[in-house]
Amino acid sequence: MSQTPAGQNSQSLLFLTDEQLRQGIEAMFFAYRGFTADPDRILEGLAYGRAHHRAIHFINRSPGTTVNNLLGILGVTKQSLNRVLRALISDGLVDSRVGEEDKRERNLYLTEKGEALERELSNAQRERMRMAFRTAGPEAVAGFRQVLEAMMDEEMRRHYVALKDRTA
Amino acid sequence: MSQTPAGQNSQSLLFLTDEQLRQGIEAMFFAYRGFTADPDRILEGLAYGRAHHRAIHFINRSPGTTVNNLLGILGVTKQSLNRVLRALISDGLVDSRVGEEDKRERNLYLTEKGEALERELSNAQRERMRMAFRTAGPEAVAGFRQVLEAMMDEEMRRHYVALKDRTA
DNA sequence: TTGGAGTGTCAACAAGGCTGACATATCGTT
DNA sequence: AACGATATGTCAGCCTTGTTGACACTCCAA
Repeated sequence: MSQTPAGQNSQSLLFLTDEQLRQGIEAMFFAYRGFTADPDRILEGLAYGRAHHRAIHFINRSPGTTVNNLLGILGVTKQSLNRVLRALISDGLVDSRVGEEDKRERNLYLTEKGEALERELSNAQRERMRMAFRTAGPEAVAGFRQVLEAMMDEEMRRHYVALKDRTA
Repeated sequence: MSQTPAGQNSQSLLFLTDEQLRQGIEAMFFAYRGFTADPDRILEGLAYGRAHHRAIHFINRSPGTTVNNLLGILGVTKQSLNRVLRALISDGLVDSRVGEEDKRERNLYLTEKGEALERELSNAQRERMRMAFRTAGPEAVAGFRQVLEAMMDEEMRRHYVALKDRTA
């Protein structure tokens, strides 16, 4: 039922066969492991994990962001995020300031110490991405991004585009 | 230090700027969420999780594979995998047969029931992949795969290529 | 026959998701 | 001024899935 039917368009649709799709699925699985491997290595030893990395990344990306915004981006519960933020704040990596306009909100910033860890993590992760991009070349990179963007849930795509456009 | 230096080649290397790399990192993060969303929805309710899905996927992909081979592909400890396999075997989704040549090994197969769940899961995941591929087009798909393959760790790339070539 | 490989299993633990419940402060509207 | 909604924090408890360490069993090969 999901095999590409033979017919006049089959030639141009060969990239949509089940086998091609399965290879895409496996590529995502194996590549994601590489994607997280370097930061994971840095974080083991420290008392932090992937969840802390994600929080640090997006706070760095949007300094002053609120807890609620971060919840939307990360797609976890506030209890889960709070556990991570509590550790980062008490360890002096993140600064939480009462909002100026709306005092219910907390604006989150990386401290210098937080920025140092962020740089260490993102340097490692960027290095792998740079190698992959360089190996594959600019046209492949454009395709890579198009496919990934099309794979996102609508809400995630909104977050992605919003972050992208801020610095475009 | 990791900014692309200005110079004669800067034009052709613009896709390697830190900003481009960061967008690639965020694309991977957001897209992976979409990638796993549909199977996760199916699995919640059942007593299974992503770990079970991965085991089912690769057993289906390589019927008769051994536990050790699966460990290499999945990159987890045997205790972790064993917990998953035990559940799948006792629920009648996976059949574990003593190896013919080497009786220490166990050859793993999906039962009909296991194949039914595999189809349900992979249909959902393929559907998203198909939409993404169709939206982005064949050239983008080629680039997508090139970048992902370049992003893998060497050992993962070996597994990926081995699976790919079996059906090429 | 002995060492090592492949496998299964027990116990204990940790990270990081989740739900539910409740407290506090603040904002906005009536 | 009062009240409901919003933003956040926190406690308690649960689940999945990863980890280590230890031990037993089977079997292959030297």
